[in-house]
Amino acid sequence: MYDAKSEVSKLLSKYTEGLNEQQLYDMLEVPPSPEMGDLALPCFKLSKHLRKPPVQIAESLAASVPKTDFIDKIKAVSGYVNIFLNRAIFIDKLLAEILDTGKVFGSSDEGRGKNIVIDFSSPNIAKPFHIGHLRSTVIGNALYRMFKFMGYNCIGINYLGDWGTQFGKLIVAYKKWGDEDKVRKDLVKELVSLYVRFHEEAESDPALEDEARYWFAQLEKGNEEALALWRWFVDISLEEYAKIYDVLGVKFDLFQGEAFFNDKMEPVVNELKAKGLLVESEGAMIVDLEDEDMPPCLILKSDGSTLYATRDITAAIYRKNTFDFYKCIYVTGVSQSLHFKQVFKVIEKMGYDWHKDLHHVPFGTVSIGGEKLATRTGKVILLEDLLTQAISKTAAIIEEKNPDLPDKEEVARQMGVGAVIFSDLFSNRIKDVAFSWDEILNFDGETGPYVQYTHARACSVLRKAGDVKLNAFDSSLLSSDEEYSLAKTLADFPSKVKQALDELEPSIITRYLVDVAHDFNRFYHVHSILVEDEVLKTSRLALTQAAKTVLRSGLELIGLSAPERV
RNA sequence: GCGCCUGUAGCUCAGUGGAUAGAGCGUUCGACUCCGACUCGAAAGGUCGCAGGUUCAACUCCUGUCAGGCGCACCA
Repeated sequence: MYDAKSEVSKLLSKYTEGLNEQQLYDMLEVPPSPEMGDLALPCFKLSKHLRKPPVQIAESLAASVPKTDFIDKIKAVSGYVNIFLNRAIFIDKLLAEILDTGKVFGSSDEGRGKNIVIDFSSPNIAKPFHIGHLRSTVIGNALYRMFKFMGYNCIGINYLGDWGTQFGKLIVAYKKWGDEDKVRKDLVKELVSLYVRFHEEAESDPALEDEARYWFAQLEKGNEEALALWRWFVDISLEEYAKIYDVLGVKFDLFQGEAFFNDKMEPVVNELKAKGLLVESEGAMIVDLEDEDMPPCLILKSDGSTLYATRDITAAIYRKNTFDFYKCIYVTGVSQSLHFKQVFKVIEKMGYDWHKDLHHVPFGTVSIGGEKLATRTGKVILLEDLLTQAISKTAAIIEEKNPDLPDKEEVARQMGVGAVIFSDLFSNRIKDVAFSWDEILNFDGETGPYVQYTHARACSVLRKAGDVKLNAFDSSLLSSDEEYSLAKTLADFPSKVKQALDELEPSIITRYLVDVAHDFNRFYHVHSILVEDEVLKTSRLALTQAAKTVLRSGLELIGLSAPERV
């Protein structure tokens, strides 16, 4: 691919003593404003070695470097060497590449033969899927698609919360007050109300807690009645989650919950013991991490039963053995940061050098009205309700603006869901979010529908143009500020994808898409595309096609659909 | 108490040690006989939490401090 920066650093290296190409490449930066040029070399650092003031260095450099075909102008400005690229050549190479590579523009095969395990979404069985679970789902899904784009083989795992004492409670509640038909009809909603009723009744009747413990113990022992009910609860929940994942367009390669590891933890505990890491403390078995300035990692409760960390360590080892991952990524709330630090450290202490391939990808907390979400207090917004609202709002807009649109329902779903996902992936993931209906259902400005609309508009122009041989474009006709600015933004796509993956930060793509959409809309507004002049029309169509390609790829990377008509 | 994270425009947020700190929303003003106006342009709006320090250069790095969030032993 054409990289103007490396061309420029190659050229400059011939005129700068003691600086090689790579050093220059790293020093080159993009000026704050396009009138200053396309690339700039700050000369302040060179001042010491060359024993000359930066202003002088810049000036002599600007004077000595000859103009080449790909550079239009070199100007020294207060210590910077500002470089203006030849617009036609830049656009020519860029468009040729995008038209040629199409939807694989920006992708690579750097991940060939490498497995990435991504643990995401992971809701708790028999609990409603609320907006708190959305973030893990949507961030994990975006990372999955981004890694895949770079040629990695991804294994998306839904690590369901499908085990624990709450199942004892649920079994008791169902046996006492449950009604099979009701559960079949209302699914998780009914399970939740059984769960809530259990807590209400347990306040006046503490014996219920004992019963729940009894039934969970039965479950762990493999009692058939208990197991059958548990399986049923899991199936009901999965059925309901499947609908949500379907609406969101999210897929998993594996549903492998906590229960899967029940019979796999004992060998790991023994291994910890054998490696001398397990010590007794206050009745429990722990791995001491004081030398790492961390609280201890609890492995076994005083009654001998296992904990969260036990299961996660076991799961990590299992995944390494099964998938031999290049990276294993956990997408969970920031509140679990310490937990993962401890788990990773224990794995390091066990002598596994792949501990460095484990990555926790934390995200900020969702609150509503200043309070944290909580199923028990009813402080939740069900994802189903949110998606329904977003979709019906989009449907209403389509009905008003474009009632003849074919496939209206599907487009409404794509854009409504798109708005929700986009807004979740817009800020840096570490930021806390205060949920607001107004904000999430506002489709103006930097939103998913804005980008989707822009993409559809590009599609519309191309459709209207009919059959045009885009390769016959003439880049010298695309030298206006709007066209050049759009081209430069499009050229950034590959490096943005790379950066987003380096930082495991999908929001880099999300915000980049807004830039592309904005640049395209400005170009579209200032210049007519479907003009009489055939060559000019072809050239602008080629640029439109390039923008469409990047918008579509970017939208798909963050898990949005890119409908051709909206 | 200790640890981690976050403090940038009225609000929501960007911002690789470099030039005049940028978007969107909201406000005000403007642009449709036109390829889709869910669009585009402009104005107003900032002691980058505060105080030191490092540097030719700090929103960015370091130290301290204040405010908020999240953790810190038998929940996950």
